[in-house]
Formats: sequence, C-alpha cells, structure tokens
Amino acid sequence: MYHYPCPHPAVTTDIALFTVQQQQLQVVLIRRENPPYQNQWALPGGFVDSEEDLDSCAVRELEEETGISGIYLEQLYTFGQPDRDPRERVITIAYYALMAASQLALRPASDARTAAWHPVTDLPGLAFDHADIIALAQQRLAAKLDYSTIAFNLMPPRFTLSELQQVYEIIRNEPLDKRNFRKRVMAYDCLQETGERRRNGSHRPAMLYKVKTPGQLAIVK
Amino acid sequence: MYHYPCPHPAVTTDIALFTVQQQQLQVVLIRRENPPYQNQWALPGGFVDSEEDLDSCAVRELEEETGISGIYLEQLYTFGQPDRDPRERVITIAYYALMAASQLALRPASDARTAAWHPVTDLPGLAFDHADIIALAQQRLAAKLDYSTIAFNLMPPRFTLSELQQVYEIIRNEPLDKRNFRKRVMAYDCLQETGERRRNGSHRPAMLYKVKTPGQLAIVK
DNA sequence: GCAAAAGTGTTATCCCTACACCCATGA
DNA sequence: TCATGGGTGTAGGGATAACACTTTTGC
Repeated sequence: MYHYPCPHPAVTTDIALFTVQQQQLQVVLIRRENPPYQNQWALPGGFVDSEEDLDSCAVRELEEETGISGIYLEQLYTFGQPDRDPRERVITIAYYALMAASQLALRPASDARTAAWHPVTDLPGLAFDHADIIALAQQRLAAKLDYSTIAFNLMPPRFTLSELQQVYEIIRNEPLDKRNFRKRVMAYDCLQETGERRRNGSHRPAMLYKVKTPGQLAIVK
Repeated sequence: MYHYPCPHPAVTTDIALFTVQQQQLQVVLIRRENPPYQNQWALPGGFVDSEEDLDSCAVRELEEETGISGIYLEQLYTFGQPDRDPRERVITIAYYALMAASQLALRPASDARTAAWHPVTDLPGLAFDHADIIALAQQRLAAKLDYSTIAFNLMPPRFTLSELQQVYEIIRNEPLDKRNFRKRVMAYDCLQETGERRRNGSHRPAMLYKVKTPGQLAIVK
C-alpha cells in the first residue's frame, strides 16, 4: 500500500458527553488504566481505525467505553499541539455529545474500568489537554442554546416545560422568566403536548411534552 | 521513539483563502503538479510536520504555496472520510482564511506552480473533497457576518463604508440599506475615521476608515 | 386551608426596518 | 449644470422584556 513521505501521527477522537443531572451540567470521565496519565481522569475516546469515518469512531469509542449510544453528537474542534501526548504525536478530533439524564446507564468497558459523571464546575485533574476540550465544548453548548434547539437533546422522551427551563438555566447559569421562556420555546414549534401529566408533589401536575422530531437540530431566530 | 499500536494516517491541513474582488467572493486554488488528481485544481495545503502545531502548518502551507502570510485564519472542520484520498488514508484539518484584495500578491511556489483566484460561483472541478470544504467555509463565513466583525478581515487598511457594504452584499448575496448598514457597523465601535478621503470619480469623496484593532474578531449583537 | 409548583396576558421599551433628500465633486 | 456616489434622520412596527395572579394538587 502506498504511503506518502510525511510524518504519520496517531489520530484519536475524544468525546465530551454532557448531561444535566442534580441541577448541574455534568460530563463523563473515565479513569485511565494505562500510561500515559495512568489512573488519571480523561475523556472517553481512542484511536481512529483504518477504514473508519471520524464520526463513526467517536460513536464507537463512546459506546465501547461507556456503553452509551444513539445520542446527539457533533464535531467540536481538532487539537494537535505536538506535545499534547508525552509519548508520540497524537492529533485528536474532539466531539461533544448530549444525552438525557434519564438514559443514564454507564457501563464501564474494557479499556476504561471506571466511567463516571462529574460536574463541570468541579472537575478533577485531567489527562492531556482534556480540560481545554471540555471548556470549549461547554462554551459551544452555551452559545448554541441561543440560536438552536440543541438543548432538547438533553431532555428525556417526555418532560415538562419547567424541566426544560431548568436545563437552560443551568447551562446559562442565570434565571429565566417563566412566561417569556415558554413563549419562546413554544414558538420554535418543535414541541408537542402529550396528553399526560406528571404528578410530582403537592401541587398542580405539569403537562408532559415531547420533541416533535427527536434528534433534529433546528436553527432558530 | 514510542509508537502507539494503532493506524497512523497521513494528516494535512487545507486552507480555503477568500477575498472579495471584482464584485465576487473568490477563493485561491492551486493546480496540482503531482498525483493523485494531477493537474486538477485543489486548495492550498499539505502535510503536518512532526513538531508543528496545526495552525502553524496552515500558515506555513499557505505561505509556501501562495506567498501569502499575516492574515486572518481559523480552523473550520476536520474531514476524514477513509477514501477521500485514493492512495492512503489522509485526514485533513480544514481552515479558512480571509484577506483584502489589495494585499493580492500571489506567488506560485515550489509544489504549486499555478495559484489563482476563482469566483466561488464558478469553480472548476476540484480534487479530493475540496468542493465540500469550500462550501462549508462559505457557509460559515456568511453565518459569521451576522454576529461578528469577521468581514473586516476582508478589507484593506483603509476603506470606505460603501466598500465595506459591498463586501457584505456580495457574501450575503442581497442588497442592504445604506443608512441601516452604516448605523450597524458604526455601532460595533470597531471603526475609526482616518482624516483622509478617497476621491474616486466625479462625485463627493468618501471618508476612509480603518479598523481600530486589526486582526481582532469581535462578537456583536 | 395551606404550601408549592403550574399555568397564563398585557404593557412598555427597544431595536430593526423602511424610506428620501441634500452634498461634494469632476466633467 | 448635471451626473454620480457620499452622507444623513425619523417614524412605525415587531419583537423582546418586565411583571402578578389564578389553578391544581397533596398533605
């Protein structure tokens, strides 16, 4: 097989998988079993296979290391500082992904014995430049809240408008007006009432909504 | 030197360099001297050196192949379809770059005998997936017009507001209201009157402006 | 009946849009 | 003096932001 006469670095994908849980934006980290950075926390990710698309690699690595699949995933940025891995030149295509807390079912797999959620406000020391990746992903997520329906990918199949509002408030880190919020998200025309209501304590039950076309990302306003 | 036991693809950067010239958005293409796609048009770009940052690689390749340097450059997206190069797996980190037409001084260099500007509306057949890269870059540029001062990077050191408006109109492909346009860009507070005026035909001379902090990208509105 | 969250409209303000005329110059 | 692009302000409309009370339930 032909090889171009040029350096051939290792190439990985890394995935910042977010959810909102316990009133916090959280990200999945795995504890590394092998050097470098053995026993440190890192993002799930790994080497791109020879006949594998980059997106597919991110999906596969996430599934292998956390057991999670079928969620929203988007390419974020490519990090290639020559010394970002102490052993060899490794270029990583970073992705970010979103899932509902309700779908939580972390399955630690072969090369990541421990996978766990961590609040982004309280991260442990991270391997490589993964802190930078998370920071950039968080920034992108916050920016996309303003002009897309990306946050719907953080919601379970059925949810109340108050729950949706909480997700927005947690990511933007500021309170929102209830009536204005409802007007805005309903204007997106992406949500549908289910007939059901959620009873949840000693107060009026809340209508449950679902996303009309799940997985779709609408650009709005 | 250590090598991770994984596939090691070739990695390149490719750069979509835009300017506005002759009432058109144009992009630099080079004619390929070597296979694959010999004699076809392609974006400037090339392999990432072993100790080289990705951004630096893009800057270097652009300089080597076109003689152009010192301009605005931003990472766009990473393309990694396994078969995007017929010879070997090649992953490319695509960049886009902007320059003023006034700075035009294409210097064809060693591995790109012919470098030339092409209107994006009338591109020749392109090597690899470079047509996709250009399309995405153009889309990103148009989107960024609406919420940043990115277009200022397409302007020469001194320019009139009418010239700036033309650049916006060409990229957005629609006419804009002169008074509203001026109000908006002046509100960015990024432009400064020079005392000078440009005399240009039998009509009132236009004030020349400059960007207060060139190279800076402000997020606005 | 009381506590607690759900649900709902109106008004004021701001921003964006539409729009037309005078100015300075060269020929 | 006329043709050409440069330069300027205002008014109306639409969208956003501020704001408070009633409803339904569990205890």
